[in-house]
Amino acid sequence: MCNCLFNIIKKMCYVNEKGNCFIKKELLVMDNNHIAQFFYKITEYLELKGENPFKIRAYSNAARIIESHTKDLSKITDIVELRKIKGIGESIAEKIVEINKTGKCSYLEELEKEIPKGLLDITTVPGIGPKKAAFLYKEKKIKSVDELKKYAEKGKLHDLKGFGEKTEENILKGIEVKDKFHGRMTIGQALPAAKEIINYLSKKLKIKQITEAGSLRRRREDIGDIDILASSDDNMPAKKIMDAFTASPFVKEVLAKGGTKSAIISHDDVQVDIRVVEKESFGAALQYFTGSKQHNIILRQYAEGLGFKVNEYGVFRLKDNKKVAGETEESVYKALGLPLIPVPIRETGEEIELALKGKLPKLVEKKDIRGDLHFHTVKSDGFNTIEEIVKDASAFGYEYIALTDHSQSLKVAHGVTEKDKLKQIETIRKLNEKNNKFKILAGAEVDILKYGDLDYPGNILKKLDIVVASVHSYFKFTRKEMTDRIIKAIKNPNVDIIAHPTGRLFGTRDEVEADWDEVFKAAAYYNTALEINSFPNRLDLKDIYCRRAKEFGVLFAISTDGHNTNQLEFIEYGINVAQRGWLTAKDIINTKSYSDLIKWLNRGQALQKL
DNA sequence: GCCGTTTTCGGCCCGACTGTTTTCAGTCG
Repeated sequence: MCNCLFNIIKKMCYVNEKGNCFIKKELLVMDNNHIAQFFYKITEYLELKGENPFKIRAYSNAARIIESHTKDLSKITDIVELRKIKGIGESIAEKIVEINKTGKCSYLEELEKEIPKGLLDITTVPGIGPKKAAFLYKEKKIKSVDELKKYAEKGKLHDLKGFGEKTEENILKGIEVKDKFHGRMTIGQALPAAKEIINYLSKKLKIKQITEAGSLRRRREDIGDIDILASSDDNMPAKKIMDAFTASPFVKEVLAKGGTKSAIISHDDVQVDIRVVEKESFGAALQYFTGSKQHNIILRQYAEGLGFKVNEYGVFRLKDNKKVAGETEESVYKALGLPLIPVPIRETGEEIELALKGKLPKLVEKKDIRGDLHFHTVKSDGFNTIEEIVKDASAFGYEYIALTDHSQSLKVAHGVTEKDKLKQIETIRKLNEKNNKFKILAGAEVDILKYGDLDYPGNILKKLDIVVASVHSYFKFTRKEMTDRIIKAIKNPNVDIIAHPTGRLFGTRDEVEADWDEVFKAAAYYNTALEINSFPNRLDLKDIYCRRAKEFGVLFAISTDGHNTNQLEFIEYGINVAQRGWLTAKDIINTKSYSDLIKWLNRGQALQKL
């Protein structure tokens, strides 16, 4: 090891009296997501061990609960406090505390010693679950996907009990599929792909009810596979839909084809599942296949307490098995005394408890949004002129738009010089004088420089109607440096919105390291809004952060960061993020009328920000 | 492992499809 690296490690670690090396506590960067990963891993190992399924479920529930919890659990070291969270008991609370204090989980480490890591990879091969993986290890000592492939290729598996030639063939096919999948898709890829298939089937067969389901319908930011649900009736039997689907032009390979359920791999190497139910059950099936899994488990448990059974065919009274609901999703919830729970927040099950108390928020909707507050013109790296943007944004139903070209330092995006910025402001003022119906806000997306200063001087910033500030450089700053840098911009009295606050890009760049609770606290205190960037590869802030930031009292702007007017419609993705973050119209500044928005933008002087 | 109007033990959501076996276990959602 070179001296340089050795010195870095030495600075990061300390060695205890037993000679064990630990990362210094101040360097432990833990958040809910990191903690949840420990429990997801434990879940996988317990499955391989063939542990009690309910114990496994307890761990996977805990992982999901931790991941989506609105408080930062990494700062809690009190077991009693952690145990107040439903689903977290004595044992898991102890493990969270251990993780928070040491960055390690000894239980997981024991499991890692006991079970070869490669078995986890084997379970990612479609068709191979924990049981088969453990069996293969026991019988043939297979502990990696490569070894599994070699055995299957040589035909050395079909003599095993429960394994036939077909299984062997499917293993090889599964490995091939797995190699082609590069993780999950963004919602921006999955949704248009799903709509294309749905349109094709509904036009070809004139199916009355066909829609996306699963995490896609819940509008999660990333999607594993596409789920589609359709209804059948006397004129449109399920078989006809199965035949049309598996013979459609999208199909590269048929994975499974049954009477009511089929799965294919598309030419884009995406798995698409379809399920057909009779129209009398469509609502129940839609509820069921939309999930989440946890939402359904809680709903079914609750239903049982009321004397009902819920499945994909309907709600049934336990005493006489009489069906009491199922044709619409609303009827399913209504039969259980619940309002129709908004799709995007069906996640952990807490939404069911709150619905029972009548405490669900009225989520922001598309119709609430009155304008886009982050848009680029040809002046920097956009595609359209101001006139084109005004025309298209107006036709889109907006009352206003903020034109926020990049500032001068961002050369790659043709950042606008101070001189040109002043000219652009003048142009916008003149256009506004001529148009009373639609208003343009003169703005800029201003770079937050290395130490938190802005890329335009105060005299320019003061002339602008709206200032959107964002980080485009020095992404690798330490947590402390980045937190200070963003908060300095938040404090700047000229700044109205922090754009794409975490800077992540799906598949390209992780979010920057920062103490987000501190950032949210500052944004709330200094009344600076945080952006929900609707660009499908950003979706930044993400849903969980939105919900946490709201608890601090932060306001948000849902914007597209559009560079072309056909990207105005990306706003839907941002709205979905806001909905999944439990935000209402009141939390969003661009639901305000133009005059109210101007009042809000002028709040700085009244507040005398520090 | 978690939970409790059935509280310290006993139960924990539900069904389709596949491949194998011949009544079912494993996988998946």
